[in-house]
Amino acid sequence: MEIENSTSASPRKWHRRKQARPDEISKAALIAFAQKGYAAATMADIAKLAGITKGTIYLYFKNKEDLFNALVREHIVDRLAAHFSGMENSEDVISAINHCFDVVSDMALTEEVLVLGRVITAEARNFPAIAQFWGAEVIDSLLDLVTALLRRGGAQGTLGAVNPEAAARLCLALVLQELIWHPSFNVGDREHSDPRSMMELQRAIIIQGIRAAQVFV
Amino acid sequence: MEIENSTSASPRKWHRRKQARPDEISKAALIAFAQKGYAAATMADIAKLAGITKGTIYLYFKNKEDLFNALVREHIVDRLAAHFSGMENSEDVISAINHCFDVVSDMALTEEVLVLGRVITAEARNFPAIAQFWGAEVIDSLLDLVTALLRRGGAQGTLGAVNPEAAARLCLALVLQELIWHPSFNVGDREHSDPRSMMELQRAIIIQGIRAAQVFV
Amino acid sequence: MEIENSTSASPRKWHRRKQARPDEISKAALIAFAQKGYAAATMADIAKLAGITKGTIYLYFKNKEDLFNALVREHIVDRLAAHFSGMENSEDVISAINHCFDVVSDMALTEEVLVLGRVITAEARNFPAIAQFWGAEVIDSLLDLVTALLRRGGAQGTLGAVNPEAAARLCLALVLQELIWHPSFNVGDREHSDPRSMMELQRAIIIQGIRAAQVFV
Amino acid sequence: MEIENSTSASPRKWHRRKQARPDEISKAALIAFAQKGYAAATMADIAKLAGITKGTIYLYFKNKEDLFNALVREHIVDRLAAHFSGMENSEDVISAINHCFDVVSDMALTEEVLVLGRVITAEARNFPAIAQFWGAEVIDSLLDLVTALLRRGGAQGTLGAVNPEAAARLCLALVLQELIWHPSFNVGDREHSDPRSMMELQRAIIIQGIRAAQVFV
DNA sequence: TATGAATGAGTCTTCATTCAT
DNA sequence: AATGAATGAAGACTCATTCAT
Repeated sequence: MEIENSTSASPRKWHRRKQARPDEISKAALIAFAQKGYAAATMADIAKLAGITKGTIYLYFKNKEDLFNALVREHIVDRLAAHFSGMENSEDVISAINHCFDVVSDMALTEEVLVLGRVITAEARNFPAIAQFWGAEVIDSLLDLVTALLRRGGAQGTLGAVNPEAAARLCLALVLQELIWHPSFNVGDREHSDPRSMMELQRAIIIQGIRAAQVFV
Repeated sequence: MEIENSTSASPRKWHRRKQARPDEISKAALIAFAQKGYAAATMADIAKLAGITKGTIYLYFKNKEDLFNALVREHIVDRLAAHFSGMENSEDVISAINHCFDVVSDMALTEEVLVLGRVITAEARNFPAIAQFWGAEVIDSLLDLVTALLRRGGAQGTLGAVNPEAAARLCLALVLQELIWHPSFNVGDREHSDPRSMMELQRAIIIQGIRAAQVFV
Repeated sequence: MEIENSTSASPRKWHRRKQARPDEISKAALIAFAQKGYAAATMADIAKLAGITKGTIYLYFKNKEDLFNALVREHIVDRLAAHFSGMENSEDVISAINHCFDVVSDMALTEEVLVLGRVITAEARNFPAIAQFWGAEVIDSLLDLVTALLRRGGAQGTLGAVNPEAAARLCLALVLQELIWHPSFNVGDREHSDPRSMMELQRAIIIQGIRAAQVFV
Repeated sequence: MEIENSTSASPRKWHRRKQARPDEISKAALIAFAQKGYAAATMADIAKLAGITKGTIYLYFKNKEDLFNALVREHIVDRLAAHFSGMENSEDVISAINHCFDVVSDMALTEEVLVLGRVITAEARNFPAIAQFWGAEVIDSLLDLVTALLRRGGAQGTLGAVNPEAAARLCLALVLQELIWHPSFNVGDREHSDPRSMMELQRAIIIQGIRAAQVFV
């Protein structure tokens, strides 16, 4: 979380490392976007953080947007895809939902996802392609998955008769708050003791609420 | 310089302008920030929306940041202060919490608050003063209020023994999702039927969950 | 022909002159393009020559290409359009052609036309829109006009039976040489005594040649 | 580093490379300059066309300008020198002039010369040395040659009494149009049927005109 | 009070050139 | 001899801000 300027002791003007560069750059970009947002982070900021010059970035990424997209793909799309497969057919609804929570909160508590989510949330309107992708691939697919599970649970009688869509979005909201609260506004003394355990407490409340629900669709 | 408004004969009607001008500007600014975010919205955009020229904005606001600050003050700070007073001492915890929800969701479903919240969330780091304010005055004060209520409810036995902080944050999360989801990502068929009724469904789940809670601090 | 830097004694940071600016800028642009060509002339060059800053140019012209197009329109298209009207129907072919020569050589000996022609000739490939415009509006329309006259002259027997297209292009070539030779390469002692009288001598040769022609279509 | 060419068994065949490399590069450069002009053609373009990397170019040419100079030297300077020798003393003026036309139009219709001529014409000001050379060695020497021939023809009575300089430049203009018109602006239906035959038609007109000339110096 | 012409620092991006390997 | 990663100095264009009017 500390910005580590890797130029510090560069003995040579440059150093051959085709392999490492793109990673260094995307790491730097993530930090820069986290600190300033997409629009306000400059290529110069990113380069400085990566310990290189602006021009070098363009050897590996077509432009700023491409660099941002690469981050989204690397940290979100690919990871999400890896985790969810065939889960919506699971019969044990409660444990499937719990698994869902586990996976998503593992991801959402990742610094990378938090940062990207925050940036996208705020600046998506300026980058329709990214917004579209995030909306469809991330939000909708999660929502669909959880909604399907809740509906099945309701049908089975395992869960109360909640409106599945409302409940699904409540689950996601639980994750999203992290995105908003995580490291931005703990300027005062409020510092969330432990995000993970807090999430678990909240999850319990929701599951409890769903189980006991008298709320009809 | 203005041709007199033909609807009425009130003499020197345009003196009203002096007061109206800053309001027109901040209305325009809100729209511009909503459409493009803070960084991407230009003073020219704002001026155009307000039907004036760039220079005029600087007669009423020191600079872009000042203009944004004014919006935050007008739409969030002042309104919040008006609504919550002496509420944390209320004895009827459940209805106090419900009132809380009502007030906050009234606010959060306001276009103005949504916009500002979103922008702050994303670009707060570029405006430490605003971030500080938003964190302390908005987030923390709400959190403190709800936490206090929940704690009293737990002590009274009116509510289950939830961790009051976790539950409080869950309540806020419910509101925050609105901020994030409102009009950005409805790309697919997901289009929140009715934000307010959805919120009520969710609120019911949470209250249910809290009531039934066996989750100990 | 001397580059006159109009900033010399600017007593104020800037000066209101909406009317004069665009002209000053296009004058400066013409000089810059003449000195360096389209690609190599920078907006900073142009601004400096105009005694203003880069940003100001963009108040009057959308971008570099727009600025160049404006020059072409102003100095070539509009002028050409003004001169030729109904000429291709003239019965006195010889004098029509002579008039043609007069008009075109008046224009072609203008510093502005020479510069623009030269730049377009060389860099048109990189700016297809400009090339298209110049090709169709300037070259083709002249060629068509002269060809028509020559054809009629041949039919009348007033002129020899030359291939009208070849001859038309020869006439234009006469003009084009000016474009290439005018002030670029007189680095040595060759300095065309007087372009206009030289052109007249050449025109006489061509007309002579056409009159006496045995060359059949 | 090269896999041996399978067509022959000649040992160490690639030693040929040492000589071939610069030629490959200049061929590539010519294509690149032809397509984009001097300024817009990049070293990367050239390298790609040559099938090598940018760095390699600098083993053979000091820089971009040097590479361009080499092209001019190779295609224009050397060839010109080879063709014209002792011709200005020829007694049969008409056929000498015709020979002149042949040689020059052979050269001018060469893709290489067209390209270089066009580039020089446009961007000469950025390369004073080249402009100087082109002006003195190419233009002036041709002009001098033709002028001398025409003057002698006039003195002999073989040709009419034209102004020899004007006529000489008219001859060159005929060639120059090719340089300008060749592949840039054939936008409409104008597409020079056959440049060579067109040139011959035009040449006939000029010679006709010179022969019949009553135009006195 | 309002204008709008002008500024100039700053942004993304390109590209000739260098140089360790 | 050849590579190709890296540089850094531009270049076109934008925009918050100023200020004479």
